[in-house]
Amino acid sequence: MMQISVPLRTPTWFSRRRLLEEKLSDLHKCSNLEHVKQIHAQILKADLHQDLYVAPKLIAAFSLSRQILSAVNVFNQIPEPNVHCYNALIRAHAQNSQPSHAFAVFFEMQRCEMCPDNFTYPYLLKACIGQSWLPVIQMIHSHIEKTGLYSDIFVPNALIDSYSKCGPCGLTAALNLFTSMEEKDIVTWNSMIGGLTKAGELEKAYKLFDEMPVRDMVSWNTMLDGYTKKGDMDKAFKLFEKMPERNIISWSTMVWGYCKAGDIDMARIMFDKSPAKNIILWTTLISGYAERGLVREASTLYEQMEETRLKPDDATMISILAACAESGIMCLGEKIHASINRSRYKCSTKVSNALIDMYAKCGCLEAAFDVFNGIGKKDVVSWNAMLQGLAVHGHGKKALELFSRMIHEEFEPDKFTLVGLLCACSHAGLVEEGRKYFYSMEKVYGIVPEIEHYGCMMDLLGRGGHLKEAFALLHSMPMEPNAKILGTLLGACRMHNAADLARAVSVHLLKLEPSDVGNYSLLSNIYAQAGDWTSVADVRMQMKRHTGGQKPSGASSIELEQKVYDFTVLDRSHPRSDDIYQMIDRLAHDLKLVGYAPVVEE
DNA sequence: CTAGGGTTAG
Repeated sequence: MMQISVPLRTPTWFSRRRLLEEKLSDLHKCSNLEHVKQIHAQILKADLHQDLYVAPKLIAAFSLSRQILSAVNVFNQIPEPNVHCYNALIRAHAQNSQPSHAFAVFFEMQRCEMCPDNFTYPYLLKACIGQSWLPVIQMIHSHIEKTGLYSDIFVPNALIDSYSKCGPCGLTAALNLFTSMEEKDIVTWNSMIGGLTKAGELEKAYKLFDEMPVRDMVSWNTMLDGYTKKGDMDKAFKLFEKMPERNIISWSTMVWGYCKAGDIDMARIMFDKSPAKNIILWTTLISGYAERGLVREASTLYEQMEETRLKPDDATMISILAACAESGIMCLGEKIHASINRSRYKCSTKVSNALIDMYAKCGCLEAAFDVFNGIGKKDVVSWNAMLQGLAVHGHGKKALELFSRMIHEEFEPDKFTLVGLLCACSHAGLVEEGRKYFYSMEKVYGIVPEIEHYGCMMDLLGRGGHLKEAFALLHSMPMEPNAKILGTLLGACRMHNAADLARAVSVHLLKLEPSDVGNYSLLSNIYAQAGDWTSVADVRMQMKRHTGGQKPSGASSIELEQKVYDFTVLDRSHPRSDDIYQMIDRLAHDLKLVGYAPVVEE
């Protein structure tokens, strides 16, 4: 007789399990950590943690409540995990944005000759999303073709989803697969439309949307999101009006779209009209107000949100803090910091990082440092945010010290670290150090210089007056220079009165960024300094032609009595604009009297 | 399969 080894299932085992049955049925959907911990304790007591029905659910529950280590622990204690256990762990890593761990589990599975099923591949594909791992997706695709798991529509649908979010080549592959599929369900259509809208292919997306046999909420919301992400709020609104029904996602999408399009009043109307409000909807509008520097509105709304029973999560804090950092409204940032401290939940590293960035961008480096020093578990972003904060405020030496500390504490620098470091050198005039870091970064830290690093070098060399070297570097770059690089160089030309070099740069720059007022203004100042008034007049004309009606870019702002005031080049929109310019002229006059020589007179 | 999310050079 053949010997089969199965776990001993005695009557006691069944009764123990039945006792927990009810609690176990939805365990894998539970994200409440306290609840999960409680059930975990009961499972341990009943000695069911190695059971092949219970363990995968437990892994899923730990993953949902963001306890990935506990999930891994559960898995490691299973003597002979089956495919469900492996799938649960792969899914857990995918959900916790650890794609490489997900694949490590998959390879372990192959090593044990465990056969993947129609759940394994979709979970793996999920892990690929956002990673630009086209070859990996192709590898999975060929695995699937070999195993014949195509028949389950779940599998090709997952392929379409991950392919279509993986660049132009991926999108083509997704479209090919989509066309070749004989049977499609609504998820197939929705995934394809989602991929097209994410790639900005709105016309193609709408064509499919129009063709599809049945549409559900997801189809409508996907199209809506596509238009709002493109900034086409007219089309979005028309679609929104045509929707047979709307849910909270539809309303949030509209609020977000109007916020980004700068139509904060419409955003507010949508918010007020939305029949239900969740934390995402609140977060979106508060961030929208904060981004535009509307301190009072943002603060009031934040207080109102605190009065609801809705619990702000990490995304809420991060989103609003980032908006505060962008517009420089520290008072709201501080308010959020205070309510984080008041709540008994400990601040996650991501939120702390957002706090550091907010304080640093608002110019309060002490507060940024306090948060930085108080973080329990720093990550590379914490260091980068602090480093960048020190760098942009001219504390070059302190930034370099912080970098040494970072290396000493065995953190691995990434490309952002190097940007911060080079930026620190440039702002502190440490040309030699900057050169050293730039030319050794690949060898020492394994980071290949990208366009941002070249940008830092343009600034470093340009400021230091090494214009020739900067131009040589520009021509030796392995990538096409962008507007930011050329703008940096133009700024350096201005600093060192290099009108001829400026002329050469501007040809390309004005082609890349024809509607940016700052570039024209910079260029006209350079020509004015050189006394080339013909060129000045020419630049002015070009500017009028290309920027008419466009919003000027680049602004500074100050916060005064709950309102943020923006200052932009050549802006005359303020009602007391004449007074303001008169005051500037008077200040310039007074400065000249005490010996300050402005670079440019007009 | 659909909504908010931390660090990037002028």
